[in-house]
Amino acid sequence: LAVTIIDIARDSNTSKSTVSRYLNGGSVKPATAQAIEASVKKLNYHPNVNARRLVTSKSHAIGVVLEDISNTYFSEVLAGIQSVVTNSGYVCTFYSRASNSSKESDYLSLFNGGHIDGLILGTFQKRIEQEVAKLAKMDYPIVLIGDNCGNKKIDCVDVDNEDGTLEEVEYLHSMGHRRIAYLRGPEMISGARTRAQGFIEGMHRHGLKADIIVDTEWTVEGGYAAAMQVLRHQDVTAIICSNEYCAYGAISACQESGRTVPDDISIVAFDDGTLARYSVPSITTVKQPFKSVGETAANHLVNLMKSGSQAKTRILLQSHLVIRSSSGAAPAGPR
Amino acid sequence: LAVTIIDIARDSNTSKSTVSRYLNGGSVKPATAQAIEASVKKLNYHPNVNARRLVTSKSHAIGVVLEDISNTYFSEVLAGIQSVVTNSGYVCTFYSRASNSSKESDYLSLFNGGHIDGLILGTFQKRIEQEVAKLAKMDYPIVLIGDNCGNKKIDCVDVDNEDGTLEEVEYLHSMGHRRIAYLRGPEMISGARTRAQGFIEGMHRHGLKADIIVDTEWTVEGGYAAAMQVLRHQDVTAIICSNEYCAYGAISACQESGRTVPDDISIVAFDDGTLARYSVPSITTVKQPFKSVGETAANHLVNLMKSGSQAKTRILLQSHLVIRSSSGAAPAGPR
DNA sequence: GTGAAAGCGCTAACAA
DNA sequence: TTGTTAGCGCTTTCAC
Repeated sequence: LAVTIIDIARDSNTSKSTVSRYLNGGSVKPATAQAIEASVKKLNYHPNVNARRLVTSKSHAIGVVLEDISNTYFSEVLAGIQSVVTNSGYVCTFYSRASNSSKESDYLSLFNGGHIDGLILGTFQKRIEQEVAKLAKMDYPIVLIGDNCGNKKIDCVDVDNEDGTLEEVEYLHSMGHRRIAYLRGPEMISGARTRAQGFIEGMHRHGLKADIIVDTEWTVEGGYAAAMQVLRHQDVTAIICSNEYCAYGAISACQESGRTVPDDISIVAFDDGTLARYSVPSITTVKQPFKSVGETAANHLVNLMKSGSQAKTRILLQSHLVIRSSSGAAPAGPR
Repeated sequence: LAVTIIDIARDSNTSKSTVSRYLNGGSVKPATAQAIEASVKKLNYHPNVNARRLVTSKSHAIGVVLEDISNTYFSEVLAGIQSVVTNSGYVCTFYSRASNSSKESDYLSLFNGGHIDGLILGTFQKRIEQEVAKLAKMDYPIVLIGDNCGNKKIDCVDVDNEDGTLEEVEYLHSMGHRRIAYLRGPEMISGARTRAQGFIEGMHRHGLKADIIVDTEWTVEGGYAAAMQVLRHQDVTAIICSNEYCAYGAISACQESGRTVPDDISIVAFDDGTLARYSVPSITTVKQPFKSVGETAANHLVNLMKSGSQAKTRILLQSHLVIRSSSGAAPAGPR
């Protein structure tokens, strides 16, 4: 039924292998090339990828496993991966982790049956050292997004959470803020700890005490409750929220306790800004380069698949402070 | 290097074909079964998908082509597709249309090389009749998401945009609103027209004039400008925005022209509500069932691939009005 | 219930 | 430069 390389060979008066060679960019006589080209068009020939995959033992497919695909962050990451991978002649097979409570190492088996040539594992959850070790062990082409537990034997791409928060502190300091509180995110999210470190580091650089740190879930309600606690400190003029959602809660808390944002209290958050841009007030955020994370991971993976094992790196991508209307100069005068 | 079916046969003292039969659920003697099972475990055998694909001419992969993957809507759709497809033993290969300005019919060629067994084409843009006809012509397993240009020869899943808007009108009417304006979306988006029809239909049902309809882009700026025009009608008490972003603009416009939302003007929008929930005020929206769209499309495709050609259907999924704080009762008394 | 043999469509030696 | 040949790992008749 399907037209094969043999049909082309017959139609163009050559052999299977010549056709194959031509199709794969080998050198053939111009005349033969034209004849083959003509037959391909005429018979509407399309190479069978699966035969090709079988004989070359390369699937030209990469697997992508992301925590939760309906999340905006991940969809941007996926978009980044997709564009790079396509340009390198790979297809992108998607495996969701949402349903089953599978471990990331379960996906290693995809390398066996010829399913994939490379794998991108993406989560912003904290990883387990053992799991990461398992992933690193076989030395397959794998790139991690997010946490790598400090494992030097596996490639990893992440957002520079510490530096992003550092930038927030710098900004607020430059605006005259001295008493800055921090809403720290859940321990299970790998970035939450790093962000908090950035806060502490930033405060110390300016000789300020990083003593108002309240833990919170990354939810509106959590942010509200945490901010309420923070606001008991009458001298606080700025709150750094480790996440966008809890920033909404923090704003509500400010409003309810009679503080104006940004006149009395400046609020800054950390995230992608899809929401932050449109809220009232719009929220100053550190925008994470999610698409770039995907692109970088994919580029790295493609190199890995081409050149085999390489020195492993951990790439930290710069995020960017976007100043909006939830933050401003510290209120003047003695408090 | 890789362990094959032959290794298993040798190790379990049977033949290639018996192993294959067992692996595919054929009947073998219990003893043989156990022996094979043991060898599989022992040698860590994984069937080679590509050999299997070659010989069965089935890839067990479906292609997914979505307009813009970084868009929240599509990522939910993809999540829906993914979950269904995985449970049916397929993998989901993703092809983005973002980069190249390719036509949807270009992806038909994926059916030739054994790349995919089925295809989901998703866009909320208006489609071209000719293109849809091309897609329908070959009778491949294809499911469209969005517009189908009224073509009865291809399966299609869409959100019931008309009914959703109808529901908005019903709601506003029940809250006492009589002069309701409509911000109509861009002509190129297939849902925009259908939503507008819902508005007109809804107004007519109550004997109301659907005479304040302003066209707008689905942007904050567009919504602002359009709402400003609408607000020249002093008696308008509610604005239906065909999209979430332009609702933000409309709210700004209201505030700037001294109207309070929702006391003076009720605002309702159409979309997924990720943003709407967190804005101040939170926005009443018709929430589209994007995940469900994906699931439905995938289920349909799986059936199509199993049973071959079937009667074609167009499935319209119900959306749902979520009442939030941007809307309320019409202002009392004469205006 | 089982095994031998043929072949899916292709690539990759190798010899010509 | 080209054609012959031998597989890649698997499924699937078809005899036994």
